[in-house]
Amino acid sequence: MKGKATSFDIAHYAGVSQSTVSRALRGSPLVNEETRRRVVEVARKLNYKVDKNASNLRAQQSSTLAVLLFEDPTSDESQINPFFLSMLGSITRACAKAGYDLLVSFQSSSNDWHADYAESHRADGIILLGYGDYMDYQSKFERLLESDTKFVCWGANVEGRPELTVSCDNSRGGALVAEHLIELGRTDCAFIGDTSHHSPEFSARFNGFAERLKTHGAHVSERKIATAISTEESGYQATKSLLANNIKFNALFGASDLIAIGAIRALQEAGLRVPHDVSVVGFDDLAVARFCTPPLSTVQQNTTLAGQMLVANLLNLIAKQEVDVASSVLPPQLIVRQSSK
Amino acid sequence: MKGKATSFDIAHYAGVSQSTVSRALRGSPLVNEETRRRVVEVARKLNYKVDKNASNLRAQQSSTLAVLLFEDPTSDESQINPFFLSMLGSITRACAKAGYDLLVSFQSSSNDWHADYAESHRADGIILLGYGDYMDYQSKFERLLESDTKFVCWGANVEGRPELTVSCDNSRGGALVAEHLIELGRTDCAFIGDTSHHSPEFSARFNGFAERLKTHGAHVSERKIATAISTEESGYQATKSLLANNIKFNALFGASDLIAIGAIRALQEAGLRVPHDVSVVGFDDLAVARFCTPPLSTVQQNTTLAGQMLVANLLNLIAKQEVDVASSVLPPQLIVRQSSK
DNA sequence: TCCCCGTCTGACACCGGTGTCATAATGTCG
DNA sequence: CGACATTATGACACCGGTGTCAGACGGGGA
Repeated sequence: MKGKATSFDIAHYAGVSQSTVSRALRGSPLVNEETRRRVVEVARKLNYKVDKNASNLRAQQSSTLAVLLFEDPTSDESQINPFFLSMLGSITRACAKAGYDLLVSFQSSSNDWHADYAESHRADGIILLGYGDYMDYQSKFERLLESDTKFVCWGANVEGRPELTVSCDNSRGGALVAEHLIELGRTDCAFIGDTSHHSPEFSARFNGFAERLKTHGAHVSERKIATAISTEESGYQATKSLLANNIKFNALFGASDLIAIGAIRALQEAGLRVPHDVSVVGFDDLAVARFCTPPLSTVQQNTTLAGQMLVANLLNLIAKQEVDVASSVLPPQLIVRQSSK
Repeated sequence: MKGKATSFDIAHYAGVSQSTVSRALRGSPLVNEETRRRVVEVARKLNYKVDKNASNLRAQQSSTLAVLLFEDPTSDESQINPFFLSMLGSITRACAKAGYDLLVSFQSSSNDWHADYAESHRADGIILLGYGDYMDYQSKFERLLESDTKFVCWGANVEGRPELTVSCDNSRGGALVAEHLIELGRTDCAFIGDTSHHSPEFSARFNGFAERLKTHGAHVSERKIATAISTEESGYQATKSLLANNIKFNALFGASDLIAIGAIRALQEAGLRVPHDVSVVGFDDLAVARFCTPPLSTVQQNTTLAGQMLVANLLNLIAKQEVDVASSVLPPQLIVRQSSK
C-alpha cells in the first residue's frame, strides 16, 4: 500500500461502495450491522483515518476552536502571564471533552489580528483571551461581528452583546478584599493597578473595592493609587514610586498577583514587614501565590470553570442556542494567606 | 452577498477565471501585474479568505503542527506543569514565525493517544512534550515511525533516531549542581527525584550529579535518595519521609523546581533553615523559583531555545532536510539564588 | 507573409470525503 | 398475486480550492 489509505481502498477490500464505507464509519443507521463490522475491520487493518480536510470541506465545519491570546504589549517577551496559561489549560480540556480540536495563537495587541481562523474555515469559533486595551478591542469586535464570526471573550465586554463575555465578578472580588481588610482594621489602603477605562477588569476591581470601603467610612486617597500593568516588575516600580513620595499606608491591594508580588518586593526592600506593617492582597490566585514570601492572600478566579464556560458558551453560539448570560459571571473567592494576617 | 465569498465570486467580479484568481492571490508569476491588482482589490472588498480546508485537501499539507502534552498521570487535574506551559509558549511563537498554525492537545499517558492528527491530515507533524514513562513511550514511538508520521519529542530518546529528540543536557546540569555544592563545601547530599530508567531525564540529572561528586571524593548514599514525581506535593512527601527516618544531609538536589519547592517546605516544617542548615537546588528555573522563600537556586533550561529547536527540527524533518543532532542538546545554566548561598 | 516563441489566461480533472436520490431486494398486507 | 412500505446499497453531484494542459494573443525574425 503506497501512501495513505482512502475510503475507496476500504470500499474495495470490503467489497462495498465508497458511500457505504463513509456511512458505516460514521455510524449511520442506514447500514447493515454485518456490513459495518466488515468495513470497520478492514479500516482498522489498513490503519485508515478519515481525512479531516476532505471531511471539513464537504461538511462546512471544522470541529475546531481557536484561542487568541493577547499579551500585554509591554510584558516580557518570553514569559506569558501564568493566569492565562492556566486558563488555556482548562480550555484545552473542555475542548477535548466536547470533541473539538484547539488551535492556539499568541497575538501582540499592537499588530493586526491574524483572526482569520474563522473566515478561512480553520475554526468554527474563536476564544479571545487577554487583559487588553478596552477601547482598542471594540473596533476589532465590530469587525468580528460584521463577518458573522462566532466568538466569545474573557473579561472585556462587547457592547450590547453580553452573551459573548465570560468574566469574573471583579467588582465583587474587590469588595471581598475591602471587607477582609476592614475586618483586620487595615483601612488605610493603597491600590496598585489601573483605575481607567483602559482596563475594565482592573478598574472594576478597584471600584468594588473602593465602594465597599466607603460604606464602612473609609476611602482610598487619590495619592495612594499607582498605575501598573500586570507584571511583577511593574508592580514593583509602582510601589516604589509611592514609597519614594513618602506615602504611608497599612494595606495594599494589587490588581493582580504579579503586581502584588512586585509590591511585596518593593515593601520589603524599603524595610517594611508584610503583613506586620502592610497587609497585601492580590488577585488571581496564581500557583505562585502559595509559594511567595509571605504566602499571598488573593482573590481566586476559578480558571477551570471559566474555561468550561467559555467553551460551552461558544459552542452554544455556534449551534445558535441560547446562552445563559447570568451564569457567565463567575463568583470570586477570597483566599487568605499570611500576607494579610 | 449571502454566505462567504468563494474564488468564483472573485472571478466573476474581477472579470477573470477562477484559476486566475487562485494564481493571482498566491503570487504566481504567471499572472499579469495589472490583473493581479484587480483581483486582489476585489478580494479585499468582498473580504475573501482562502478556504483552508479546500486548499489543504488539494495541496495535501496543512501548514499546521500539533503539540501533544503528556501530563504526569498522578499530577493534579487542574494544574499543568509550568515548565511545559512555558515551552508551549515558545513553541507557539516559533510556529507562528514559520507561518504554521498550532494545534494543542493534552493527553493523559494512561489513555491511548489521540495522535491521529497527522494520519487525518490535520497536522503535518507532531511535537511530543512531557516527562513520562520511558518504557511506555517506546512502543508509541514505534507506531508513529511505522505510520511514517513526522514527529519530534522533548527529553525522551527515540531508540536509534537521535534526530527526533531535543533535550537539555541533563547530565551536565546535574554536574553543575554538584560543582556548586562542592564549592560551598556541602557534599553530604540528598537527592529527590527518580534514578530509574522510567524517567530518563531525572536519572540523567542524578547520574551527572553523582559522577561529578565522585570525582571530588564525595558520593550520594543510597539512603539519601527518595523518589518523587515532578510535583510540589510529591517533593514534600519524599523529603518528609527522609527526615522521618532521621536521615541527615547538608544539601539537597531536587530533580525539578517543583520537587525542590516541596522539599523546602518539608525542611522548614522540620525546623531546618534553608540555606543555613541545608542548601537546596532545583532544576528548570520556573518563574516561581525567583519568588519562593528563599529564592531557589536552580538549573535553567532555556525553554525559548528549546521550543525553537523543536519546531525547527520538525520542519526540517517534514521537508526531509538534514537535522543537526549535535545542536539539539541544549546547554543548561546554573542560577544561584539564596537557597544555596 | 509565415512561423515560432513568450506571456497570459481559461477549461478541466482532481483532492477525499458527505449528502441526496434512485434502485434493488425483501417483507407485508389486502 | 399485485401494490406498497422498508431496508440496504450504489451512483453521482458537490464542497472550494490547486495544478496541468491547451490555446489565444502579440511581437520578432526569416
